[in-house]
Amino acid sequence: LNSGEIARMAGVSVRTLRHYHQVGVLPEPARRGNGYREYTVRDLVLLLRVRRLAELGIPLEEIPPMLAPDGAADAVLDELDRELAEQIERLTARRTVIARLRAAGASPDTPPELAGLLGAGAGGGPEMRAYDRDLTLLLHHRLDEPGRAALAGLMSQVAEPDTLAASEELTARFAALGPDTPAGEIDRLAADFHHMLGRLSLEGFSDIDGSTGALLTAYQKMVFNDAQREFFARLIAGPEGPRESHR
Amino acid sequence: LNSGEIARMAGVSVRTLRHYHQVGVLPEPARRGNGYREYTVRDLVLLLRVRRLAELGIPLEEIPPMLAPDGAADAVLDELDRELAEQIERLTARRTVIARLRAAGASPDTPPELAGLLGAGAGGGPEMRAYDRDLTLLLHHRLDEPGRAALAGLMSQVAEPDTLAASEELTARFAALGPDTPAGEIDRLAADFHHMLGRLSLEGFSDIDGSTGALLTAYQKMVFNDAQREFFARLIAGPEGPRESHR
DNA sequence: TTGCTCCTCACGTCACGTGAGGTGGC
DNA sequence: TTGCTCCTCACGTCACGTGAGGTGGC
Repeated sequence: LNSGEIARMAGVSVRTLRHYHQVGVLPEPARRGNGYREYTVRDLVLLLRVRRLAELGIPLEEIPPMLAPDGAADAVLDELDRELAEQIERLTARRTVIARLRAAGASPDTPPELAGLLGAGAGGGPEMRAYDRDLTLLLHHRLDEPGRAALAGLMSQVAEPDTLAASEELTARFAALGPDTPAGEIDRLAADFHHMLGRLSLEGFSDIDGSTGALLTAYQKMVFNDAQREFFARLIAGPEGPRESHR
Repeated sequence: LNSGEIARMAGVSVRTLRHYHQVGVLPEPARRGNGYREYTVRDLVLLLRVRRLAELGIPLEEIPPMLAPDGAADAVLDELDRELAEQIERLTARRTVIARLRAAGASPDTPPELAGLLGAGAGGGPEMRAYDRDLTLLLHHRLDEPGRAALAGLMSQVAEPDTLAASEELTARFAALGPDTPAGEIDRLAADFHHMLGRLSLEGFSDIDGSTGALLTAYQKMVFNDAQREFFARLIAGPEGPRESHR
């Protein structure tokens, strides 16, 4: 049997044969005068046995011991079955995430717990603004489980129809802040924003730690303009804070 | 943010960061005076988004287009979901095969259709002889579906209690054939074997083609001794064949 | 002379892990 | 001076696929 013949019979490529020789799962056969390899039926049988194990997903180097008469095949199969079960679980979990994201129409990098809240058409208008998405992602990543639940709760509150309109209006006004913002608008926006926050339940959000806060602040410093940062300052100072006009 | 800091925050290794720079999913940040990379919160956000997609199983080079504002994320997710479903099917099929092999106690290189027939304790005694296993494997591999069904049918006939005892006795006598075999034993064994074959239904086995027959013959030439090959000759010649003693 | 098969290197794949060897920072 | 972090190569992983370049066989 030539290389090509045995390969065709076993349904593998000639390169696969060579690889099996290299790693030692199949012995090098004798050569003919012209250097051609000459395989026997025994090689074919061995190749078929090797292939069957390889197709089960057994690593090549574990195959020779398994084919030996005293091979501890059971232990390997046990282990393999556990790994397969694990892999299937992981893949199934991925499909679940994908299904949730698609159902919500959310972008695929959305945390699945927030899909449906960050999705197109949910809170934030037809397309969420990039900084809102980023800040939410960042916050979500830093929170622990109860904190994430609180975040999801907050977002679903904002997504409610009556709150949604108000939120979108405030968001649009915030986005419009800039060098040309009329005097007084920052104060009014801060007051209106404060008013809306008062109508929301903010349970579970007192525990944002210092480093997380620093991250959020650093982000805001990078992406917001002077007026927008001024707005945050007013918001934090509270409705009783100083009222001097921006710029 | 230093390399180590951003890596720790995102739950990846520093090497992963470097790799992401190399393949371009994460831009190289600015350097400090000492050559250290200085990451920003924006890099962290991007890294978190990349990680989320990578964990879904999306290849790194497909990630940047997906994160772009106009990214055709849906098509990629569709494709990915199909691949995941396919993979899960394949893995599940493997587990099914493993379960069948284990239930039968068969060696892991057994064709699953024959598990339970080639298993320990089934036809062939506590441990099937290597050449019987090899010949069965070879034949099974060369047969088409109906042929395989016929083979399985034949093996289950042999595995029936009444036939099993007779089969094991004949098999043992065959294995014992050799230079020291007493005169007449080959003839008697061929006759007894022929008798047993007559009691079995051999439907579907007329269609063994020439090349398959050649393979089986070649195998037999390699592993059987003179007396055993003589036995096959007598068997094929039929009960009316010439009766000259071996050697 | 023309296809076909065979041969031997040897690089590429994918997402990093793992040293190797050397230099700032506290 | 001692750890710790950072840096840049560069090889290894797993099971082969895919040329590159050359030689027998009909």
